[in-house]
Amino acid sequence: MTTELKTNKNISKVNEGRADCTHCSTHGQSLFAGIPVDELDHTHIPINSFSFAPHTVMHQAGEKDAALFTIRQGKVKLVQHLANGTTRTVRLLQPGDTLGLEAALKLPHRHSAIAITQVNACRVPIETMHTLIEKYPDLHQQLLGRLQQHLDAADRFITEFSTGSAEARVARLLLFLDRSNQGAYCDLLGREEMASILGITTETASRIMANLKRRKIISGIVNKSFSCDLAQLQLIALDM
Amino acid sequence: MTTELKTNKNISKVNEGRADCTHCSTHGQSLFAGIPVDELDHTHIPINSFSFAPHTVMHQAGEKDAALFTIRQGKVKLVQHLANGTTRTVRLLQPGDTLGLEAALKLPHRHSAIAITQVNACRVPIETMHTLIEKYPDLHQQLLGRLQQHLDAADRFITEFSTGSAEARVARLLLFLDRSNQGAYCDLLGREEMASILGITTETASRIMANLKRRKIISGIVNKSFSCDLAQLQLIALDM
DNA sequence: CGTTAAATTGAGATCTTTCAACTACGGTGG
DNA sequence: CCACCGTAGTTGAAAGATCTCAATTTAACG
Repeated sequence: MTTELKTNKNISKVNEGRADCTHCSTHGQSLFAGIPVDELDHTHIPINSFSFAPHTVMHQAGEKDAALFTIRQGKVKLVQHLANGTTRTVRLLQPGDTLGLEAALKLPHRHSAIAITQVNACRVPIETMHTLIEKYPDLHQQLLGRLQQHLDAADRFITEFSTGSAEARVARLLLFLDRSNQGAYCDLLGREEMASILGITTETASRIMANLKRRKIISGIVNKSFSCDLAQLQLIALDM
Repeated sequence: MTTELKTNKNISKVNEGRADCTHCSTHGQSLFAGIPVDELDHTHIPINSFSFAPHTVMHQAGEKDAALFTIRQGKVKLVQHLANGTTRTVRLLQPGDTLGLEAALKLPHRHSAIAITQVNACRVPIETMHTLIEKYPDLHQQLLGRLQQHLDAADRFITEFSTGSAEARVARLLLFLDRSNQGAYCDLLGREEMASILGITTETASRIMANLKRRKIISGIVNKSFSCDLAQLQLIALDM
């Protein structure tokens, strides 16, 4: 368990051992932003770093876990399964986001978490959380904040990604992705991913993307990353 | 402030004075379920009961409040305003639900809250919350639970009310309402409300409802309440 | 009983899906 | 190094769903 193959690319989930909070680039925006790093680096606090290959299932809906994750790198989607077998993406998590907060409530996972890209994440056992909360009561507020952050994200999925014409939804998603990785900005999302987020078919997603390219609203497609005409996108995003 | 006209029906918001937690029917499922009622009935804890007329705005998006509400009676919708002026309902709150949790995080309201029906709710100042939390630390867990409850509701809006054909969405909404007021079950929701929840137009909502009635899947429409063929609805809810 | 808001309905325009075919790309193995 | 293969993306055409706009009916209420 502690020792897994660390460099084998065929292994979808790899325990990379003790996390190095001191040098973590996302610490400032992490769940533990308010806690001194040397506290976190105490060896008795077992926060391990994990790596997940693309498409890996990080946890299944219905399961319980005794830990939550802080995403350090990569994109994760939370999907929910409908009664009829289809699935819908309900959240898109990025570096700094927290995954599996249900654990803090001792509840089973509401959704399946799937790594979209290569993902690096820190595993935080809930016992560790509780220990830290006793020492730093503000953490409780942090937890509430994280939950609220998920709530805001969910609301965005309703109002921006599930409302209006397919084109408007695509535009809003692109704007959202752009705001996340500002400046040089990645496509990353396959048409199928986009479709699952926006509640449309992959064909429609493809058609709209192709059309945006033709209209030069999206350009410079190189190696999955590209730039876009923000003003135009914002205009399209207003359509209903 | 303390004394407003108590019986004037033209007043949309009425302070009914000190809440009577001891005899409250929804106490068992309220935010304070874990707290002895005599504690709540201490006169120094200012929990007041309010009454809101239908269509009253209980709070506006963007505003801050120093209190949250527990709904005792009636239905409340949370709506979000899109950039283009349209609005979308993102939550439907019922007796037992908590309203305005953002206050506990000192954040402005994410949505506007609007009473759909006549609403009775208890106003809980956050200072009161904090006082109680010190005495009953479990309340913190309750708060997290309430937030999670909202999250579950939001996810339902995404997967059930924003996915699939309009007919399937209507069916799922009816099933949801039925589960809430089990047995004798109310329509309550106008076509416009339904449309705003489901991301469709009022005309489509109307057409589908009319069709369901014609097919006898909904029947016995008397005074806004009616019964429905659950099995049939469940079947329709599976459509994509 | 008149007035007003809500619900219903029709018909055509528009959008999205469906299904099927085709293309581009990346990796594999010969 | 190139042919082959599988996946993901693209495209077309027709069917189906939803929206729009406008007219009509119904219900609610003073």
